[in-house]
Parts: sequence; structure tokens; C-alpha cells
Amino acid sequence: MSKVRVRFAPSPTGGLHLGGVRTVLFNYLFAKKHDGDFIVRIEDTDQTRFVPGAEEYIFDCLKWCGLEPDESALHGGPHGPYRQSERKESYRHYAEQLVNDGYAYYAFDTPAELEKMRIDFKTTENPSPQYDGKVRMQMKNSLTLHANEVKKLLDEDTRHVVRIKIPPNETISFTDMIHHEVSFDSSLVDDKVLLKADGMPTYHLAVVVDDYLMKITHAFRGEEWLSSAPVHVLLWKYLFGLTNMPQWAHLPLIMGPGGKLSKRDGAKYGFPVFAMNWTDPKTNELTEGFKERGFLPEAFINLLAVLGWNDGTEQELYNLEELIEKFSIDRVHAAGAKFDYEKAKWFNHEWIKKLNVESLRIKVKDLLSAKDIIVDDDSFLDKVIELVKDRCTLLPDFVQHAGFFFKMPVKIDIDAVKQKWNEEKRLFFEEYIIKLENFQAGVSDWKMGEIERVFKSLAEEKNIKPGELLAPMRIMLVGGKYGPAVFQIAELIGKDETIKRIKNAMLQF
RNA sequence: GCCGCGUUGGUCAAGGGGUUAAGACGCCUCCCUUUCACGGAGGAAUCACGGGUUCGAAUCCCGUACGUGGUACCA
Repeated sequence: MSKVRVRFAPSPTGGLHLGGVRTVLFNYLFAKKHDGDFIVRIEDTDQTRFVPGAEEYIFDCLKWCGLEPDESALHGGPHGPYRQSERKESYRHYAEQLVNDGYAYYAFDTPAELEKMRIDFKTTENPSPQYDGKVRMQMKNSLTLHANEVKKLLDEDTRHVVRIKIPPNETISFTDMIHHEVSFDSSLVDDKVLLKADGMPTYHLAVVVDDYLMKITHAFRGEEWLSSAPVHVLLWKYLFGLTNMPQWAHLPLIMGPGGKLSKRDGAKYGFPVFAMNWTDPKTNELTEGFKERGFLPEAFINLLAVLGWNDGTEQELYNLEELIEKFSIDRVHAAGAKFDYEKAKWFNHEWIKKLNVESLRIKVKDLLSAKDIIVDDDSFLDKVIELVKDRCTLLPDFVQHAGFFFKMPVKIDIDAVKQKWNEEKRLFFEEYIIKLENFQAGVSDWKMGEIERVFKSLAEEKNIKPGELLAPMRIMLVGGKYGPAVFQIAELIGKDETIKRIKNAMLQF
């Protein structure tokens, strides 16, 4: 029985964006679902495109998402190597085999000559002429030149490329797992470059050769590749046989609010487009990632999975195990989807509520300490997290909602109190402080119910509505109009701290 | 321009000949809450258009429009 083997080929040109992560995710889910191998092919050859640090970055992202490739496969597994640079020799071999078999040819045209062709053949009906069956016989290649001349040029090491010779008037069709039957008229496909002048393969050659050598059975990639699929199908036919070709799945594109989701200027959307922070080594420009924005990996994976896929039920929240169990390629949409950041935040909120305290503790602690809020008692932190997590959408929200339990608020929303502040209320709080000071030092006495009872009876005595006093009390303790019940906060931060905060705040009113 | 792929509320979507066309996000109203949330109950809002086929079309077919991708010695 042949085992399922899928591979993800990270594009080394920049950060790992939403579409990229979803492609990996679907690869991963499919592999795990069928108990197969999930491996990575690294395109590290092309000097002009490979960006230093990109490989490590991609693995960091995959690790964060919990989608790491199978180790054994990565490091010298049975069908390695997985680095394109380590296969350099074989691409030339296959390219030459194609030429010898008459399926490809050497082309000696210079960039200037190509440019000239594009101008000469340009018409209104055909604004961008291709190097194809209609023009190839008028170009400088091994089809038009005499054999001797070709040999001479080759011997002289003349710069040349290898191009595939697309046959005329054929219908090239294949079955895509998502789009089903897809077909192309070969006369409309151009003679794509297979081997570049520097000896490096283009994606077209590399992907076919690698998939064959790596024994890939199913290939998932973005829909932007659908147009070049006929070239790949032909290469499979010429090189390894159509029966060995992997099953294709061209995944729908993820779109931004105004159209296609661009990797660049993710800032204009107001939400991240990369999994993790990415610094462009050329420009040193930093693009914020979902991780740093405060997303949980569980939520990130979840929201991406249901963008273009659903299991037919009303379930929307899935963990990785459930996704593996429920995933089915048949239920992946053919249509592209617009990314909705509001819904993305909802997923994160749901996951924060769903996750237990242990999973949140370290993340919250790090966030707080980054704001100089020191947590020395983990069990106290746990209580606080449990208390406030329902009101946190993004992880950094914990700073606002949990910070005041550990540190007196630096900024107090004075304006919210000032207009309604008066001498009566001042008197109330002065007396309340005295009452609070009378609480026994023993912890058992300092309970929210008791603190509240004292508050209310004093308010009644002073003939002030408790509602009038609760708002200032809250602002004194937390700094703003948010957070859990006031007296619960008072209980948690303790007697001394409560009194200290009331005193401190009154000075400012 | 040509080629490919697509089109159910603002967004994600279920539904694949007969449904009052699910559900979720967002938005609005109300309840709960002497804050902010959570939670609960409601509400507004959809089958791109035109032709067929059929007793019957969101669903099948053909056009058109629109969107999107490709049209590189980028992936």
C-alpha cells in the first residue's frame, strides 16, 4: 500500500502569510488524517530569491502553530534530500533528457532579444506575446539553428536556457481534488523556461523532479499555481509518467478587504498578515505577526482551517486533533474567501475563554513583566486570570484587565469622577477608610461580602445612593470603568492596598 | 487582450430540483450586571443578471456581468 506523502515548499522570499500557513495546515491535516508523512521541501537554491534567515523563520512559525514537519523526513529520510540545493545536478540531467527526447530545447535568446520579440509581436489583441508555438520558430534556439551551430554555441558555453516544447492543439486536463476536471488548450500555453541560464531550475522543473524523487502522493498549493499546472502535467507525462503524478489540490486564495491580500503593507489593513513578526532583511522593515499581536496558536490554526473549509456541521471551534479527525479535502471550497479580522478576533476570544489557566499563565506573566508588572505568586495570578479572561480578546488585553491586581494603576480616569465628586462623597470615603482600617488583620475577615456590607450600610447612614459611590470606588481601585466586581477586587488586592489606593486617588480628585 | 478559476446577507458559510434558504462574525434592540465584559432573548440583512430545461430552479445547462489568478531566465 502506498503511503500518503505530502510536502510543503516554503517560499523563501518573505514572511509566512495567511495563505501560506493555511496551505501548510491543509497539507498537515491531510497527511495526519491518512497517517502519512508531512515533509518540507526547501527552495534554497535561487540566489536572487532566497532570503537569509527565511528558513529558520518559517520553521519557527510552524513550530508556533504546532505544525512541524516530520523530523526523520527532514533529516535524511528515505526520500531525501529535501533541500533543492542538494539536488542541483539532477535538474540538469532531467532537462537534458527532455531535450534529447524532443520535449524541450535550448534557447539562446538574450534578454534584449526577448524584449524585442515582445514588442514586435505585440498587438492590441495580444498585448503580452509569449514565447510559444507561434513564435518559437522565429527565435534563436536549437529548433531553428543547425545542429552544428547549436553544438558550437554549447561548446562555447554560450548563455542559454532550456525551454519546454509545448505541443500544439492538445487538450491538457487533469483532476484537481478541489476543482475536479480542469482543462487547458495547449496552444495557449507558452514554452516555459525549465533550466535558467545560471543552471538553476525554475519552479516548474524543480517541483516535478522533487515530487517524483520525494515520492510525493498529494500536492497542495495555492490557486495561483493552477495556470501553470498544464506545464507540470506535461513534465510528468514526459519524465515520469502520468500514473506517478501526485494528486493536485489547488487551494482557494485568501483575500484582503479590498481584493487580494498583499504581503506588503499589511499595515494598511490594520491587522497582521504574517504568522509571526517578519523583518525584511533588505529594508529592515518589521511587519507584525499574529503571534505578537496576541493571538493564540490554537485560535490562529482554527480560524484558518475554517476559512475555506467546514465539516458540514455547525461546529466552529476545533483543536488540532479534532481538525485532523474531521478534515476532508472534499469539503474545501473552490471559491476564495475574504479574511475577516473581526471574526479572527472572535476566535481568539473564544480560545482564551476555552483554554485553562495553565496554558495561559506563562503568556500572561510575560506580557505583564514586559510592562514592569512583577508577578511573584503564581496561584494569585491563576485566580486573576480565571477572573478576567472572559473579557480579553487579544492576549495583551490581560495587561489592562489583570495588571491592576498587581500594581496600583498609574493613570486614573479622573475625568469620569470629577464632575460628580463632592464634599459629601469625600466625607464618605474618609469614613469608609476608617471602617476598613478596623478590619481585623486576619485574612479571614477581609472578604468581599463583608467589605460590601460595610460600604452599603455607611452609604445608607450618609443617605447616598450606593450607585453614586460605586463608580468612584472602582476608579480608585482599577483606574477605569472596567474589571470584575469592585469588592472582589478589594478582597484580592488586600486591605492595605485597598486603603492605599483610595487615599491616593482622593488626592487627585 | 487572451487563458484558468470562481460568484448564497457587509463577512465566513450550510443547503446540489420542492426548505418559512441553517448557523457564525459584525451591527441593532431588550434582559442580566449599580462598571466593562460573559451569558440569555429577539431583530434587520442573501441565492449577481438574462435566457433555457422542468409541473417546479439558489440547486441542472448556456450566455452576460463582476471578482480573482496567470500571461517572467519569481515563486
